[in-house]
Amino acid sequence: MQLTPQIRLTTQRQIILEELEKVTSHPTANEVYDMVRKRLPRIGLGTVYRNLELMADAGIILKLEVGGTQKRFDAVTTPHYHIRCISCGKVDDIELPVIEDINKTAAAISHYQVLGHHIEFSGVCSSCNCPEQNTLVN
Amino acid sequence: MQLTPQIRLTTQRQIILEELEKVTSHPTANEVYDMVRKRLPRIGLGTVYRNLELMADAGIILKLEVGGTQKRFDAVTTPHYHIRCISCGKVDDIELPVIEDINKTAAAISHYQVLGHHIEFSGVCSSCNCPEQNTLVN
DNA sequence: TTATGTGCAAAACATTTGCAGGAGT
DNA sequence: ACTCCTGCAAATGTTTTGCACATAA
Repeated sequence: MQLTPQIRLTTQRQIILEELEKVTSHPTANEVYDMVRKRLPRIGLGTVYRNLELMADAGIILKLEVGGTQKRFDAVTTPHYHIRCISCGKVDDIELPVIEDINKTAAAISHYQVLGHHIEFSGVCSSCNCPEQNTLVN
Repeated sequence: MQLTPQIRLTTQRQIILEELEKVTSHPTANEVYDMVRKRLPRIGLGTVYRNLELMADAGIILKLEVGGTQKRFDAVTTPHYHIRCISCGKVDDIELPVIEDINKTAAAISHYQVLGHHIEFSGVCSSCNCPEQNTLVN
């Protein structure tokens, strides 16, 4: 018989979470790695991936499966929507009220047990839009 | 001086599009490759990727940046939303009317030039939900 | 003390790309 | 003919994993 595994509070986990809480930029795993490495130079990228995954599973943080090639992470777990810049790839929160009843509507018309939804807007951010500095980022 | 490059109608392109139009399952590039290979055994995976990308850029097909590790493709280009099974990864269309004015609302409250939006529901599909066959797929 | 976690490096995937030969127009 | 396109294979980028050592509880 198997007991529930313990989840230990390690330095690495504390610092990963602290660094993620410092920013609102929805960093990729690699960006979190860079941030954390300034405080823990010997941390491995694998550890960062493992712990971001672990915290996302535990509901402490959010794993964002937005467009683009990399997953992004968010320390804010209250439901909210996102907007992504198709030019530079930046992801921002968008302060649109969450549509409460849409999950029920979806459940009624589909054969799924509906668990949630996410809205991702796409557009061009103000930096990329700016005619002056525009040598077209990315 | 550079002329507009021509886009040629090749056998590969025709068959990729035909195969994609045959299904409603939003296949990944690799799944399209498998489908196409039955008719064109010597086609390369790179060709499939290149042409799916090309057709998506041209607006002939849709590239879906949904959750999961792979991009998916859809021959239906009229706006519609999707639902993804968190157990088996399947992606289905969901027949929810498209919210027309939400882009304007988003533009009003953000600093982005808003170009579009997509809603992705997540849930458990009827196959994965079925108590009988459930040895937990994936 | 011992199960869990880490660093490191290799492996596993998904996707892109360089290039020489092939094919559409 | 002259581009553009393809197949192939190698390269790239992201994420996962195996393993010996380290460490929290």
